[in-house]
Amino acid sequence: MSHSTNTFQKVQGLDLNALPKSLEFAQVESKLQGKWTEEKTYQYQEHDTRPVFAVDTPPPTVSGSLHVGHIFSYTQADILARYQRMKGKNVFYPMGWDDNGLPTERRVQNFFHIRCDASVPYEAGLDLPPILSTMTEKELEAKKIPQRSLSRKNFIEHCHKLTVEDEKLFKKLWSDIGLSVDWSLEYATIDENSRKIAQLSFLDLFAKREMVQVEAPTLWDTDFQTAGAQAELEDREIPGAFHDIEFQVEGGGTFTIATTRPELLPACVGITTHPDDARYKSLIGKFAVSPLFGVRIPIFASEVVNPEKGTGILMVCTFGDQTDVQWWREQKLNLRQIIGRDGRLQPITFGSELYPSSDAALANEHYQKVQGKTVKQAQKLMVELLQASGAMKNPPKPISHAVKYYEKGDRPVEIMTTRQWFVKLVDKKEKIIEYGSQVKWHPEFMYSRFKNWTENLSIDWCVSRQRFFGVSIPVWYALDANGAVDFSKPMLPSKEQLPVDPMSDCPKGFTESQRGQANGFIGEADVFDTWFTSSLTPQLGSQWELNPERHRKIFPMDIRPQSHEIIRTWAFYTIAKAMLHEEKIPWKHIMISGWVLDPDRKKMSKSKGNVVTPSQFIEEFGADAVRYWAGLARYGVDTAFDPGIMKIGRRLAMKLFNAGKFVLSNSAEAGEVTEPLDLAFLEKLKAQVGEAVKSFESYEPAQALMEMEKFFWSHFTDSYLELVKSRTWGEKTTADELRVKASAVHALRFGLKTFLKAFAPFLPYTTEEVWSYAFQTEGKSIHQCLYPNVAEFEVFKPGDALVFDAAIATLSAINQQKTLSKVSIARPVTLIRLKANPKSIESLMPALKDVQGATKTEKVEWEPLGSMALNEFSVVAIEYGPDQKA
RNA sequence: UGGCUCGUAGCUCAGUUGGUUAGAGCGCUACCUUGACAUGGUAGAGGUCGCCGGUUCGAAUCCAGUCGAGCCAACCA
Repeated sequence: MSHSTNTFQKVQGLDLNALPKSLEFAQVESKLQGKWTEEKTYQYQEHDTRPVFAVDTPPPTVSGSLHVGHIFSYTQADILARYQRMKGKNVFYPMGWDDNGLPTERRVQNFFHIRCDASVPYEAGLDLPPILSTMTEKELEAKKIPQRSLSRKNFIEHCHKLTVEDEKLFKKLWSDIGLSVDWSLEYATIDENSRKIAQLSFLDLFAKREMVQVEAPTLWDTDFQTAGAQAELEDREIPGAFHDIEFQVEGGGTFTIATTRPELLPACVGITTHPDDARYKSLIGKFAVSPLFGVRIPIFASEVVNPEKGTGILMVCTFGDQTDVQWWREQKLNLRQIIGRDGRLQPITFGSELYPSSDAALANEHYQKVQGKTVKQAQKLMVELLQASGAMKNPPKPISHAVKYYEKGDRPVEIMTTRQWFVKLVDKKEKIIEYGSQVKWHPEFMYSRFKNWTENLSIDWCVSRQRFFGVSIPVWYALDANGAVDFSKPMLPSKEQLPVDPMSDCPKGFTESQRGQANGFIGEADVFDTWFTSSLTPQLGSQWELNPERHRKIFPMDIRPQSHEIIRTWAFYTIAKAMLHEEKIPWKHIMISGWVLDPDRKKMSKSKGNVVTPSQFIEEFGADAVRYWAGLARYGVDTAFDPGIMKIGRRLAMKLFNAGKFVLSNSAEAGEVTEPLDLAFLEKLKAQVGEAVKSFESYEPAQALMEMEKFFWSHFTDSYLELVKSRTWGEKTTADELRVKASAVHALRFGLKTFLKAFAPFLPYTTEEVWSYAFQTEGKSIHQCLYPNVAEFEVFKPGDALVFDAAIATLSAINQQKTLSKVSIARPVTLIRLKANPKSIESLMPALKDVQGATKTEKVEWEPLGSMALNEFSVVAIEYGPDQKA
């Protein structure tokens, strides 16, 4: 094998004076962003035959605020994508915007101070300014200005208007932080392609009978008046109270139940107790009579009842909680739905078939007091009524209990019976878990969160939402001769028709004039849960049935990066969908990033006011420095926000820039690497490269960064660079001087190249900048080069790493002595006497001249000592030359 | 109540399958302007690895327990 060929190009025409004196991040960032866009550096090559690496990027909810957490997780994904690109993969890295859904509507409502009212007529060209530009939130509140009602169409227009603006902000941030996204693959979950694919998904699931329409008790958010899914619930610990209410027993006797929801007394449909509870055993099978309303209610036994809790006997209402639903189903109880969709108690009449009463007049009088009130108001009034009647046995006992809220909702969820579309998932929990286990989780333990959630799933996925800004459910219903709706036979569009909006498009065989008419049709007004669309992000990217060739190429995708709080939604639904549609997993790997906590280790949240906005830190430290902070965190581990780490990242970028400039400042021609120290350095570097690749391959890029940084600092800038300075710089004339100089120049440049490439996924700006000074000879961006690999080093003769270790140990010993003597490191040494193990001395010999040069040492004497540890050099005596300064 | 994660220097964190004297950076202290970098360099102080047992020649690492922090879920009458 020939090691002698010098393949290294001469650094030509490099005018150091033309290079920037210092690294101006903002300038470099904006210059390189332009360059990358112009040169399409990160473009996915549709017809390329290279292996693909597809990233299932999380489409951010654009209605949310920008915070450092975004940068953190997206940068981690970008680092991985950049590494894969540098492995020669054809990287498919799109960016989507999750712009529809409740969070957006909520934001739009506040931003413009509007609400959607389907009964309001459309006003063409309506373009409202943000309310907050003319009035503060406080003024709005004080003046009690009502929200303006907009037609559905106007409302949706305003949603689009705002999300477009929000997306610009996100796009700016993603560009600034240097995400290597292919912007030609940008999409939104509300755009035409996404609507098409979401509706395709519906048709497929419908055909497979996994998508069903059911009228059943469903989780209901009374604020936004829509159904919700189990995944969107969250527990909140709130104060409540037990109320002891006395019921009469038909045929004599009384008992007392305890409830936290006395307002549901009119909705009471049963009484239950544990079958073995001696206190109440005799009541089972009898009927109770409710106070205030005189309704006859069956008493039944249930093993589920905990005799320890409350009074051991309780009322079953439609519906207080999930257990009520269970009892209602099992016991085939009546359905007394007293809470309306708006969260207020709806009109009912006692004395009717559903609400029989022993004293209907009195019952109605009581109910009149609470009718139309909110749950909270009704509770207060009901307690007063019960106290007045004497049925309230004790004063309310305050407790603190967990209550389910719709995510970000203001009022607890209610359960009410409505007609909704569901995806059947509860019956395939096992299978979903199995599919989830086929995906490689990083870190592995995150799989247990997925498993845990799936095992506990108890309600099918309700995907219909009674909202406006979302993907339409592609269904029409026929009206009969009387104009009544027949929900049992929905009419579906064909695949070719998609996307459809059933509120404006007609089903086949009908005309628009038949909408709402007898024997005509109506369109489904509901839209999909946003997760219904975003659980298809891999298919949105691959185009699924719309582009089978691309789908084959990139599905399943390679990796899904996401954070852990949406394992139960995004990861779960995506896995379930891929399974239902194609019996496949959606991606081979899933990488879970941790959270960014505030410096006190509290979760950052808007309400706590501890949210840190990212752009200020990009400005202060530079994008590379912020990326360094994100890149240093291990996956799945929550990280306290710490600008101190960014400072260190900035330092690394600076050092890279300066060291780069220094290495390139030597315009000598590189020659064959012959010197033992140079070869030893390359040997060490080679090992380090091997480690970095290993870390990346095992999804631990933080490890790669940390070790490479350490090596760069301790083995390159602080040592190798110093050791070869005297050999490489300054006047050289003899053939031998020129030869050893050329050897070092080659090693230096090769080393620099390697470091730049190794850091490129982490510090894309700095590395590209320095790269462009000298190495862009093939017109390629550093980000299109191959990541360093061990094989590259085969052009060099094997080196002896011990030479390098001995050299830096000696360098360090002499420097230490100078520090102890409180003299300058630059102070010449006329004579030094060192003691060391003979083996160490032997290792050092080939590099002795370099060490002498770096320490300005004229003469070295040795005391070989077999008892000394290897690689330990200690100064016995030292004589300094004159202080050059003086 | 169950599941998962974490507990290492003042701070932020490494520590790979158990193996010499437990590492890095920041911060702190002292010194040095040395040919790119003072946005730098050289050194120093600082830890009984949460606690208690066990396995082992040997434990920060493995096992059982315990305390503390966090997350997820169950219960929520």
